[in-house]
Amino acid sequence: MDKSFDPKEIESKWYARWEDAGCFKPTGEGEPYSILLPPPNVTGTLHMGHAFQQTVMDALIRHARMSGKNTLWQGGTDHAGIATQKIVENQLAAEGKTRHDLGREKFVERVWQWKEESGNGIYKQMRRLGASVDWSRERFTMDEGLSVAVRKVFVEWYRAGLIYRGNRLVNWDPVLTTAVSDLEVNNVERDGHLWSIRYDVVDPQAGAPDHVVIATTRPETMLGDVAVAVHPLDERYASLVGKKVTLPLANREIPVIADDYVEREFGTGCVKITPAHDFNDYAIGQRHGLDSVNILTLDAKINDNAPKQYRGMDRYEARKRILADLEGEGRLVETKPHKLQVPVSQRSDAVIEPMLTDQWFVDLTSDKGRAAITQPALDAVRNGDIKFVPENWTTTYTQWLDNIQDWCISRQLWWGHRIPAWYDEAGNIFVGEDEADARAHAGTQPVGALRRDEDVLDTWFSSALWPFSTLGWPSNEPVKNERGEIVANWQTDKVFLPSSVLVTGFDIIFFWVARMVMTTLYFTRQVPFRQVYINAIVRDAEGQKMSKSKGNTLDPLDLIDGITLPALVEKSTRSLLIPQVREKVEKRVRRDYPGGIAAIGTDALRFTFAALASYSRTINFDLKRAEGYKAFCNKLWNAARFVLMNIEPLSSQERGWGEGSVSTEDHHETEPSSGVSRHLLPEGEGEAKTEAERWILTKLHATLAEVEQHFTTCRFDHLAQALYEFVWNEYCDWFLELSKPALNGDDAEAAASTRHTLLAVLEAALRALHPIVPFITEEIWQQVAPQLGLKGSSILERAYPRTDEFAVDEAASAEIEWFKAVLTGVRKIRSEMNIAPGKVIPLLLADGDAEDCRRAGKFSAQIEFLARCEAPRWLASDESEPAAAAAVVGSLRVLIPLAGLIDLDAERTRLAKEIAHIESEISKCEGKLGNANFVDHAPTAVVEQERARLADWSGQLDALRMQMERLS
RNA sequence: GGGCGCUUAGCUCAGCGGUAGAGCGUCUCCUUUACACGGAGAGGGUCGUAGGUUCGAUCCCUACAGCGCCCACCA
Repeated sequence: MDKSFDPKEIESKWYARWEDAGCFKPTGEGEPYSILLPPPNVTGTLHMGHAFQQTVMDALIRHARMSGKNTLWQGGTDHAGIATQKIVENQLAAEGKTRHDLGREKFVERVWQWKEESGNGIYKQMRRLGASVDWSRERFTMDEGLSVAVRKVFVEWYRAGLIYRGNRLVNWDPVLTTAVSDLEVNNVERDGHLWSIRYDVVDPQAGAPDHVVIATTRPETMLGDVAVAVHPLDERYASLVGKKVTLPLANREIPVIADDYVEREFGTGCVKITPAHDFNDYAIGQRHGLDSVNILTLDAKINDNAPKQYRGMDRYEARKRILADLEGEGRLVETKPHKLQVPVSQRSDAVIEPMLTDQWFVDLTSDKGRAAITQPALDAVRNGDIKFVPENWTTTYTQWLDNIQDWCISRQLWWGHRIPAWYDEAGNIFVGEDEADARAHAGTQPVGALRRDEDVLDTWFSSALWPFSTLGWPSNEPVKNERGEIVANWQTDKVFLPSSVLVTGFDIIFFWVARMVMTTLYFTRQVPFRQVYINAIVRDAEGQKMSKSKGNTLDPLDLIDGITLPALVEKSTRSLLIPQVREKVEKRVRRDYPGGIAAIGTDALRFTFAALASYSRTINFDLKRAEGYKAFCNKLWNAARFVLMNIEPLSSQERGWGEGSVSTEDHHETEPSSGVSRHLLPEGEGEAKTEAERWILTKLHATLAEVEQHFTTCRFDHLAQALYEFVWNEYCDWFLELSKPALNGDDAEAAASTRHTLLAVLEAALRALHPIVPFITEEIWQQVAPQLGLKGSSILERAYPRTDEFAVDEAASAEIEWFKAVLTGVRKIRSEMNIAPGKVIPLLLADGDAEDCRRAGKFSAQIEFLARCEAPRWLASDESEPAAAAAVVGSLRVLIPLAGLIDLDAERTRLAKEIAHIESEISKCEGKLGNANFVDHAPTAVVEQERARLADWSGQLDALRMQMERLS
């Protein structure tokens, strides 16, 4: 093995071997365990959020797989309607064309072509991450099988009366010229104005007002006004209700109505009502039986319902003109600045225009829709069939469903699942899986020819079916891909429903999670998943959201492979068009990464994600931290190197992949002592184990218990930390060091036993770590396994380590803890007294009890080796004690004679400090124990513990004081 | 307006009714034969503020302050 580990070299070889050997496919045996990959957009590239999320999923999947479960990680991509269509439209724009120049069929063809060429780039990146997806079952939300599922769901819901078509006010994106759902609209606060406009009353009566002043932030919509509303109890305007006012500019007469939606205190208490262009006004219009006057075209220009002079003008241009005209007529009473919420399309950044259009909806709000779809989705979470982790997301989910609106599922796009509906010439609707089916199920004969609906479905409609459509539903036959390979078979694959855990971001709880629950419950009567783990959002080291325009994004692959500063600068600024932004970003990149980014490798990146994955809502990705975990990988590597260096090479070992047949001999067996060959050891070696071996096995047992727990609660931070501490602070810091005297000592049996334990514990640690750091563990395992006589060809075939493989020995642990205390005491003195680490010092033992005596004898060689001292010697009873520095362990004093080594004053100061510390601890203890309330009320165990502590401290204090006296 | 988080060591974060922890950074010593991507040690916190519950509060409760996110129809 090389002196330090090189991620690049080891990562390049393993993934393809695992994949080629079919390691990621379900075994068909054991309890099913499955995870759905949230299908990335075909347009997507891997970002830090993906990398984090996929690390979590891969860790869970690998753990389940090694635990003997029948494991499926279902992968695939989403057609991402708008996003993908836009990319291809942009390409066309570069050629000076629009999609209309091509026509629908040619355009869609071109999108498919683009999808084929660049669609699966993210898969390559996922492979670099080590994501063990079963690629042979890869699906696409628009592949043939999934299209069948989409049509079936649409048709069934339509026939059940749960999907309807209606002319409704919807959120309209005038740039993309399509409807979008509520969720695809962001409300952004912007500076605007509140304009007050005077409307004159028709035939005013004496003593009553002759005009009203309305306030608006959107004066251009007044051309579509159909009423003015006041509050029913507003005395100022009571006499006007039922009268008419003249709508300026349009010169239409419109009524004054009363509606308690109006806030009397806001503005003048008069509101213009424009049902065709405002959601509230639409509702008022419905209540009062008002007509709607639509004054906008689909690309947000003034239409022919408006006075001539405004027709064809863009909405903002019209606003200016209207304000000017009002001003000219003296009707603009006031203009004042006003902050308002502007609805903005997530996809195009265009300001959304409420627009009256014909659209398709899923009924989620009528009694029927609630009962059939919404309520079951709520109940599944409320009754615990689906659990959110962390739990508090439950509230978010249920509150949204409690206030849900019908889901607008039609989009005026070309790329997507075309709605399976047809119209005859009389406008009758025919819905079916195809035209024939639609006709067959219709109650009436179509009038004239049928014409298919032009619209496509919301992209989330097909992803809502992901949990079961990917498994082959609704076909009873195996589903094949275009190469004729079977990708799913509902009859056999339904065991993977419900999936075990869904790992996803909170931002798509509504878009995706809730809708999967709805569809899956409705069509399969099962929940789609048992658990929803909401992963944190990845931010930069300072907690800032990562964004290209800030220049603080990180490409996971750049962390893995490293990147030079010039390349990073070029990459970060490539897509930025505004010079000022470019400059700012470049500056930042140069500041944050003056030397570029050093390669840390996939394993270190994954370990970092795991270590950061607490239940916190955001995680701040700090490169420094990742470098720390790279060091951990190197530590592990070198520990393995040490172990292998100390094993005598074995003859005729089968090594590596491909040399032997794949053996499953050791796969998931439950035999004790890790199924490890004992050919290195004599029979009955169990009794021959040294104290240190029994101690490290006890530690391993405890660590594995903890790890298992953290897997079930998704606490990857704790999991990573437990393993980190075990490997570094227990195995490397102590066990390897303790093993050195044993390996080099005279006791051949102890040496052999130690070698075996070094290997066995390392091998188990590799297995335990593998779900998080798959590459390095496989690489090392390949070298370690043969030494243990293990036959499998990959660590993937080994069972995840279980606690019961490793015996607990509390007595041995106590022995080693004693040893560690002695050693730590000596080291502390050495360090604080500035005794050169290499200097061999004499060591005397004094006082202590029989246990100390026994232990000192037993650990003599280890103490000598690790403390770099002469063989420890007990102070004879008649021997006069030399002036010495002392470490106190219980009642034992470990003495380092001063002669030539230690400054007497310094030692006194050191002792005084320790004494002061212990005295303060003692006074705390005494304070508690002297408090009758504490002794009476606190649990006995707590009181006892406090007493024990007091005794312990007191003993040490005595020893320290005695030592102090001797030095005086 | 409703909801949900967060506030602990210089930084990033765990923790949790009963001795305040980690990583990184800082300081000291050390190229000791697995590892300087290392070893040995040190320093550093009245756990946002104010009350309350309790024998005991960083942890539970209540208010307050600051920060953040998500939903929502005040023109």
